Amino acid sequence: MEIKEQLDIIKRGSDQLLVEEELVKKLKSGRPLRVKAGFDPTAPDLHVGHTVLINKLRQLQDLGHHILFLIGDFTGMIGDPTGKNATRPPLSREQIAQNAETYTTQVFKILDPKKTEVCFNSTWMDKLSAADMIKLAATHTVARMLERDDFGKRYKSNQPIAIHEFLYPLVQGYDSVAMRADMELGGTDQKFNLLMGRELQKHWGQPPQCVLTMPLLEGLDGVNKMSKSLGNYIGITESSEQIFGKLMSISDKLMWRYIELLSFESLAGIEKWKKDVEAGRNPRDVKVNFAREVVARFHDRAAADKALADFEARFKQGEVPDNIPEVTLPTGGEPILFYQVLKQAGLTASTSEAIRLIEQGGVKLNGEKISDKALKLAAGGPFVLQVGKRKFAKVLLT
RNA sequence: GGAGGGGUUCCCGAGCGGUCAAAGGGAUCAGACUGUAAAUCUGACGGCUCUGCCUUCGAAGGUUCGAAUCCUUCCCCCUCCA
Repeated sequence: MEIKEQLDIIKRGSDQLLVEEELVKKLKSGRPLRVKAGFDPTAPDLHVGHTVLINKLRQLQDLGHHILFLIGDFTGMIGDPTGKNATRPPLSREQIAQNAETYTTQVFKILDPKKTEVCFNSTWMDKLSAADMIKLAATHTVARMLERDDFGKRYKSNQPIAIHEFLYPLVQGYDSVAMRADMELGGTDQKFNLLMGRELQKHWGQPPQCVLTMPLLEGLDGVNKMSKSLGNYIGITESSEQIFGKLMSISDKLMWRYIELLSFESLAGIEKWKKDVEAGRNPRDVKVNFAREVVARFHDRAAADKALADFEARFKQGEVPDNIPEVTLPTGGEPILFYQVLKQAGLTASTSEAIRLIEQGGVKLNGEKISDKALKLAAGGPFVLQVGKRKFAKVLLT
């Protein structure tokens, strides 16, 4: 394939490519490039935000390059301070190993396992002595570290920065040295860390890696980046109904951003959708198509169609979805208070919340709105409980 | 090491002896409206065996009839000086 074509594929949807001329030179050599991408093993569940980057890795893989999938088990013990205003609690080795396992099984839904090398940075970091660590730390100054946006912000706003947090970018950069990376991918927020790799490689006499940053996908709230800890994410292992539903709940404005970063539709195709909506087509229809595409990717076509059918049934006709969790609760022979059932079925976090929701008319029993908070249920069932629009449970009282 | 400022409910932030489960905003949740959208409006927003009771204002003690508010010690954060 022509260099130009390769470059176009590599750059599509990306944020920045540094430094393009260097990459061209590397591509011209014709050898498979060693492409590094690092993942923090703190979050065991991948969400669709991660897939923006993983899809890009897949494309590089298809172009014949060698993917080095780095699991930051060592850095995970530091905790990446990016975007955090507080120090993260360190993880234990066991937790990290477990998370890493979950990670790879999920990633191979997209990447070809045969063409992917999974690495752990503890492999080389564990061998580094304290003296080596100091040498590594000596390569950069505090002022340089404070150039990183979030460090700078925290410093200015009198937020604490622990010393070890400064080590994170250094270790990540050193990984590139140890892995002899030709190129590293990361989110735009990783730019500082990615560039650190270049500098350290130069320091160690290696040609510096190229850096490709990918845009960060906003979470369902449309404000913060998608992240598990903020609870605004769509996990790729979630059920087809959940993925579909969550995608449908995003705003019309945000929808385009999601489509841009997640859809495999051609740019021309997306442009046409936009024109259609401008011409009066209901944005909902575009969203439905897009949601089906994504569900089909992580499940299959049939699941996508079913998710759509369920969705329509539930929200157009107000029906109860098919697969709702079933719970069996013991009554001890006595009728139990309805709000207790709500709590015990896991639909509300506390009995106070259950009572509140009943008072506010947000609770249904077998499709009937319940307003009597003193209602008791005798053994029997199954009772279909609904809280709000999307929480359901089928309860059997024994 | 010295001087000063500060730690309040998920977050920001007011309160500075009783009327404080603690103003206001954000986030969240429910209802109305809808396209399970957004925006908007309404309500809720520590827990419980719920017209009452219990636990919360960095931690532990103390003063008081009564403390988030006063005192003591400790822990932590920030600023300036060394």
